[in-house]
Amino acid sequence: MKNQDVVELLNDIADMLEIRGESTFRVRAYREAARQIENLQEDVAALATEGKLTDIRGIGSSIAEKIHEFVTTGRSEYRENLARTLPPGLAELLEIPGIGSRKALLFYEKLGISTIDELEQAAREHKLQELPSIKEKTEQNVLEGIERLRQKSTRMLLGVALPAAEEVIRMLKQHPSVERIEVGGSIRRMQETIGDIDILVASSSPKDAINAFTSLPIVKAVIAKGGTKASILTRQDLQIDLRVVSPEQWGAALQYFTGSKPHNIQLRSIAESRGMKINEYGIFRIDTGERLAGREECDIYSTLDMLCIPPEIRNATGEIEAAMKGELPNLIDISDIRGDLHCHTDWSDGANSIEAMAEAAKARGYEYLVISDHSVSMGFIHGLSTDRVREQRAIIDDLNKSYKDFKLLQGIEVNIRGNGNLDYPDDVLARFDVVTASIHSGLAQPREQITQRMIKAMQNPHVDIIGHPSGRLIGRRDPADFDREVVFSTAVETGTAMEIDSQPDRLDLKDTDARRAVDMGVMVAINSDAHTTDQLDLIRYGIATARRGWVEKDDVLNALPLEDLMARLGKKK
DNA sequence: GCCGTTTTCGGCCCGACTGTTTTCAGTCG
Repeated sequence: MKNQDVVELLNDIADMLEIRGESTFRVRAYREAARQIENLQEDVAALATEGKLTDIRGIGSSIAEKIHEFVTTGRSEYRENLARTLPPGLAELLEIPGIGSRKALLFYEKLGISTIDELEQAAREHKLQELPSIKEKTEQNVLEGIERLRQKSTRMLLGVALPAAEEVIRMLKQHPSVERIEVGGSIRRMQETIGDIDILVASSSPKDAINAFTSLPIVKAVIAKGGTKASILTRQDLQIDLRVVSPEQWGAALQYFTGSKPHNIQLRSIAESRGMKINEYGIFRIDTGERLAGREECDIYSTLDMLCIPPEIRNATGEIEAAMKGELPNLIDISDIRGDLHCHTDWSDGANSIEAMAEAAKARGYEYLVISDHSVSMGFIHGLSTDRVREQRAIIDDLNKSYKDFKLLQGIEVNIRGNGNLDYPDDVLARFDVVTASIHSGLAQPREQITQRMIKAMQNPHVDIIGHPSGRLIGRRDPADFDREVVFSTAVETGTAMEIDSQPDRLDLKDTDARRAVDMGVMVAINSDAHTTDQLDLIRYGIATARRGWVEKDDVLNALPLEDLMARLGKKK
């Protein structure tokens, strides 16, 4: 039983309660409980056994009981009973933009509609117009909503959304009506996947700014357009939302527009308990209506006597409490990074030469770069034979003679085989400056087996780092089910670092795992895993993931200067 | 359904846009 199973249970129940038109607060309670468990560091089944579920904020006796039943029996009578009162699939109607619980229930009760296909057919046959308060426009919107849902299908990777947003910002910035502009929403929080692209503009002539936005050359359709906000669909079918505020409201709007939603809810509750009110226009005293702040974002936080919270950690998982105590983490910054410990060259599956990668690293101000091509069992991508390891070493040594204030290190991304053995004998591993051990196959092994496999690799005295530990590919391949507790504590014992791989479809360790790891004292290595010179820049996504995981400079192996790094790597052996 | 430096009952973040309504409900973020 995984935490994620319980999250699904609670969200399922919330969906069904919502459709049945139950109190929104009851629905919200289930969703909040699901969210808390999603962010939970511990194993929810263990907490249930110990009777500690109600220690979790947002979980009271009623939800605790349902979770307990579910983790002990694998079933939930409550969910099954609810499901019996509703046709399966009705919840999918809620996925359609513009359809909420009221309309879904209306369609089901009056027309017997319970699937998206049935709804589409009814709309095409104009049957929806027979309902009260539904006219032609709504019917059209239903069809368009279904169309949009089908095109959207999956969330996009941050690595796709962020460059797209930056492109729009580049174009809009040139317009005279645009005074300040920044990306907001989940992109500003650097969440690993993104639904919509949110952009905020400060302008004294909002109409002009909105018109500039809706007439950008990339616009395929205008979804909504008002005096202060608009939504467009781009030619690539990305939805982009723009909000325009006056320059005096910039800070409050940026705060509001960045979210996350639970973070803002918590913040507003705190404001209310102090006789203040926050909205996107500022922070106000409730009694007099006096505006206390709003021009700059951090002023909102300081008005509430807390430190300014970095966007990446605005998730209502303890950051507000920390900010009130003045104890926010000093998050790792990209400028703290001294070098990259994981990249590939044309010696295995990379595109560029060792020298080109070194030049690119130098151009980025790095002190060192670790060349870590694939090992011998990755034959299909030219994994290095023992002979080629020796040849590569000679080339690296030679190049180093010409560098000043920069050092090229020879590493390896050694494959962890199915039984936990590594691809080279110890005497070969001993020749590398840095050894990263990674699992590339057998990711679906049972928990016990894959955990033992990782432990065995970490116990090898030459292994410095475990590469992309879970092996997940976002949206394409599930993470390995290794025991986080056991693996992270073994990492501490053996002095092995865990990688945060920066490839946008990996981001592995993920944010919550990274937070748990550094909490337990694990060092992390934030690496690009670049296969081209340009990809060295992907490290910004790994940095973002680390920041979301509350990782500080002292937790990061490659924030160390070269000398300290080498001393640290030498210590394990 | 949860929760409590006013509270064990009565609240629960807040505002814009849309469509269908002459004053508001539904939906979204």
